[in-house]
Amino acid sequence: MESSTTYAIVEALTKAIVEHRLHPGTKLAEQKLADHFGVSRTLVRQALFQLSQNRLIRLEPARGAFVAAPSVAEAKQVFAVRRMLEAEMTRAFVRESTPARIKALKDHVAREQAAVDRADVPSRNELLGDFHVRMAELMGNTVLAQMLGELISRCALITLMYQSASAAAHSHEEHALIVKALAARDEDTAVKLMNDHLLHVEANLTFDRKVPSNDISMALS
Amino acid sequence: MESSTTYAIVEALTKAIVEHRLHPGTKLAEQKLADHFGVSRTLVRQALFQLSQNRLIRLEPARGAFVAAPSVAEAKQVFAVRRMLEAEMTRAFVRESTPARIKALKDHVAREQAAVDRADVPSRNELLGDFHVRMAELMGNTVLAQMLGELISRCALITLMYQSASAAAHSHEEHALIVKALAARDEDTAVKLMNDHLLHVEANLTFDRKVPSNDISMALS
DNA sequence: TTTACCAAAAGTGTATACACATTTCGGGTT
DNA sequence: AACCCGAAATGTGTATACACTTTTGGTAAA
Repeated sequence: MESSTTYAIVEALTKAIVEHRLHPGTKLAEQKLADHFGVSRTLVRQALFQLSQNRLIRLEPARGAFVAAPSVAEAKQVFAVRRMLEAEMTRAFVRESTPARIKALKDHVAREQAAVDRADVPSRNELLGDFHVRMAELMGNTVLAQMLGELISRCALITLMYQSASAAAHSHEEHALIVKALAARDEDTAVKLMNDHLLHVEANLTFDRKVPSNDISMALS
Repeated sequence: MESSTTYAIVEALTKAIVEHRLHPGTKLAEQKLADHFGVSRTLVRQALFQLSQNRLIRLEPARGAFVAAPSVAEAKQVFAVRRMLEAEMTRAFVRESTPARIKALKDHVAREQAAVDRADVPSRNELLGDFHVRMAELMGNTVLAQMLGELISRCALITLMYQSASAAAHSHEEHALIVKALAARDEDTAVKLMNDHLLHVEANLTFDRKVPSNDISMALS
């Protein structure tokens, strides 16, 4: 079974949603997507089902698929779970820390810096999210990495909806501080910094909605 | 979109797998499942896709679906994530503890006791897993509850594969102790007990494989 | 002008059809 | 008897068909 075709569609749509090219509430009509990807509705439907499991889209019976618009309550829950997971992940990271892992994180933060320097917003956002997944991957825990990946995708949507003007501006600096604590094997500081970091990101969200609207073929092009 | 039909199939198969009526490695042929549920392959395929995302089944290209057989490495990763998540969940539970929540957990443990007393193994196993999900639900965090639910389903599979003879015998007693610490609002003890509990469950697994084999219509009946 | 309503259009939900890959099994060879 | 090969059977992967629901758009009544 399986079809890498379906997977490709899931990836393309996920990317479009996470990169904010598809806005919350946008309708995802099956036939239009099928035409766009050059496949039948069958495969598009399978992809939409998967995306609905990741909570990136919402399926309404007989009405179709829409890009999800996470509620404030859901946003807070997602952040709460992230704090739980990532606090302990950070602790474990320190305990199983190796020079190679530290270096990998430092390299990542350097790439963030580069994206910030050249004001490359899309790259910067992607790298800022990937930092957390990267930690999980470095620990060799695929299960963790995948769960975190999904949570962070959802956060991208949430960020889009509730991000205030200059929010997440110093996420990069906080990452750098976290890595510094990790390198020093300072467990408590690292955990605290990570926790604070996530609280900052959450605190920077302004919990009153914005408007959606969009054209899908434009966004996917 | 959506179809509660597909959902029903997912639930039925999940239940069968978690309750150990379908063994790891068992082939899940689409047409047979379709006949069993009285629907077309279309809906069965959608269900199988969902299950593969939960890692309860494995999809092999052009070969079909099989009940998953988690590797030792995967099992350890799942437990590692559970410890991360549940340690912090326990901490949060104490901090946001209310009499109603404590009572709900006490009631749950009482039901476990009842199942243990009457030697009702299937009920006991279900209740032992639900204890952890129940905690998440009581905290009102749906996101957490759902992630934990998935992790625990995977654990049911793992348990089936690697459970040693009388393992998980005192899970119930450990639950009781955890609740006691929660009721006393003793954060550190509760967290430690939860962590130890999960370590015990994991330690009781004997990491050398057993054999699969099964007939699907028998298990679903 | 607004509202109510109905027919046409568009879209979803499920089943079926068909191409292609894999497995099964029997016959022939060594 | 064991092994290899090929045809039939079985099963998956994708597309299409069709019933039914929702949405749209326009006409008539208030």
